[in-house]
Amino acid sequence: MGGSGRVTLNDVAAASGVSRATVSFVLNNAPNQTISAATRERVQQAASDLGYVPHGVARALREGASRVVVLNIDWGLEGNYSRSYVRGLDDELAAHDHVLLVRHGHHTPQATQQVLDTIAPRAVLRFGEPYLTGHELDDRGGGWRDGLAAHAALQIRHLAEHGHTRMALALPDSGTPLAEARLRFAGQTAAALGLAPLASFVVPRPRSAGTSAVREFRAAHPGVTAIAGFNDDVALRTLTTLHDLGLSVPGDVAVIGYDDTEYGELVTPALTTVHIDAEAHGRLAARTALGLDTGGLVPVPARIIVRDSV
Amino acid sequence: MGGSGRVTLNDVAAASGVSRATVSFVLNNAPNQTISAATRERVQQAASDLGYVPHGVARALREGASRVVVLNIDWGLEGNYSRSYVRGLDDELAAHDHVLLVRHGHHTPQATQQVLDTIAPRAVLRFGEPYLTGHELDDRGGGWRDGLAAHAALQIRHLAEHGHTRMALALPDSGTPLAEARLRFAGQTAAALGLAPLASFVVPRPRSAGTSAVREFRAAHPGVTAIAGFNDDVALRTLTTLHDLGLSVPGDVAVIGYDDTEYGELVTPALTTVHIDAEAHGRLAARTALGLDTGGLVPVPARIIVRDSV
DNA sequence: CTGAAAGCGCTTACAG
DNA sequence: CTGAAAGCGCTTACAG
Repeated sequence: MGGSGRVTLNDVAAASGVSRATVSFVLNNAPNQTISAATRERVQQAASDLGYVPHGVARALREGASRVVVLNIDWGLEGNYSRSYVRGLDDELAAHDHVLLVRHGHHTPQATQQVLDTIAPRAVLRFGEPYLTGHELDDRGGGWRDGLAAHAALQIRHLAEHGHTRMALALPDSGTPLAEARLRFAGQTAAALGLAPLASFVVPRPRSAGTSAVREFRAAHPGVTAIAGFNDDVALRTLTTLHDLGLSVPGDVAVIGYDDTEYGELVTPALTTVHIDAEAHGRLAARTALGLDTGGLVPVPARIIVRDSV
Repeated sequence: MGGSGRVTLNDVAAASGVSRATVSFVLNNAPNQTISAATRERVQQAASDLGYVPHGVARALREGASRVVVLNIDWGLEGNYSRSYVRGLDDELAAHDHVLLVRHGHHTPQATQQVLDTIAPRAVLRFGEPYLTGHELDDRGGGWRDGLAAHAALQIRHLAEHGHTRMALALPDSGTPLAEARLRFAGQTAAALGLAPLASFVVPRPRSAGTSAVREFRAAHPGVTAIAGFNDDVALRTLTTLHDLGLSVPGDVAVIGYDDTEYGELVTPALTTVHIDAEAHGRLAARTALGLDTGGLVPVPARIIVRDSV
């Protein structure tokens, strides 16, 4: 062993009496190589005896990419979607001997380039991108089976099943590209169900501004009896403003959330919401990034968490 | 330039008519090297003309570590502490030409070893560790100036200033090593202020279990008039249980949160809480990881966000 | 069936 | 003041 700490291929080669190349072939199960069983055995034994583990940086230099996948995510890991997605991504990557590393915050293209230049990751993923387009799961058209469209529809349908015919989508004030898609899918669902055209409004911060916005919206759309939140945060803020306006939920107006955060259970009335298990989405993203087969991945369908706000 | 995309040191050397070594010296401002101003100029011009950017993987192989710092963090980025900490860490690292990458979830030592072997990061940090010990900022003894102890004390003091003399600390059910420290610091503060010994209890999930726990605690400690939450989540859950028990806040009992999440504003009564700006802690962690001077970092003191629950 | 050699892109003693 | 050379640890054509 080379004096310092690290056990290298050289050490394994020396210990097993073969060349570095042979060790590499054995350890990587190189195809088209016919190495005697005895030699393989000897090499593997030596490697494990010495506790050899390949140096990823050297390998990355040679192969052109490290066994790392980087995930860019704007900020927190609020709802169940992002948490389960990250979990699935992480697990699947680990199963294929790769490591997931995430970057938080808004990043410039230069910053992303810096990451590329610094560690040459196998891939850099942008959170939510496939979900938005719905192209994943071989389910074109916005993911009407297991994607955004399906989940948007589930939310609207739950309201319809409770007798509501006039609804609105409550949006966050930070404009997100997802808002437009959600509005479209929810609107299509309402149309398909023969409901009134879907309205929408923004719930700004802070609390007082949200209250004004909701008051104005109610005045302009007195017929609306149910509000679908773009996410649980908006739904929770809507619940708050309704409370401040002296309205009762679900008596005066029903509210449903989206993407199940842990705070939904804590308010009164507790928030009914859409629970999305995105672990399969995460695994799929992992396999796609690695250029692997994506078949046989069965996503768990989204479901409604029934509480008291609808 | 080498045919494919990447511009290497070789290309810059060729373009400026010097050796690779010279280019490296110029670009890294190598000390003890006296290279003519004209040559430096020529090299720098060529580098920028070609858009040369050093290949981090090669550099990492050579230097033994990549310009990456990995942060392990159990799960989300809930409160203001973790968000501001990550922001400060990220910014400071970027200022020193390093990249922050985070890993979420619980990780085994082997998994961490894999990260080390894969990208040879300059350092791997465990979120919250310095905060817990309070060793940062040269402020021993649990961080009574800008650390955990100071923040624990601030919370208790706020309650005391509102006339409360019997208090309890509400804890999460997931045991955290921080709980013990918080309890100790808060208890010491109560003692120093001449208050009754600090009680404590756990607020389990789900909502109904929390309610039972709080009911029992109230029965056992009828004199307690104020509850300090271990974090905003616990405080919010306490608020909920109090509501379910038909108690009014702050009339019957006051509640104060810790580490300002965005949901505190949304409940009724809105949650008074401790706001911790940990950007300086993040910057400090960055400088420490890089072996840099840590002087001159002035943390913003924590402060109380006064709302309606105390 | 196995080994010697080249090369991924960089930095840094070591010579001149 | 500047260049030739070695080497970080690995993989993979290419010879035997």
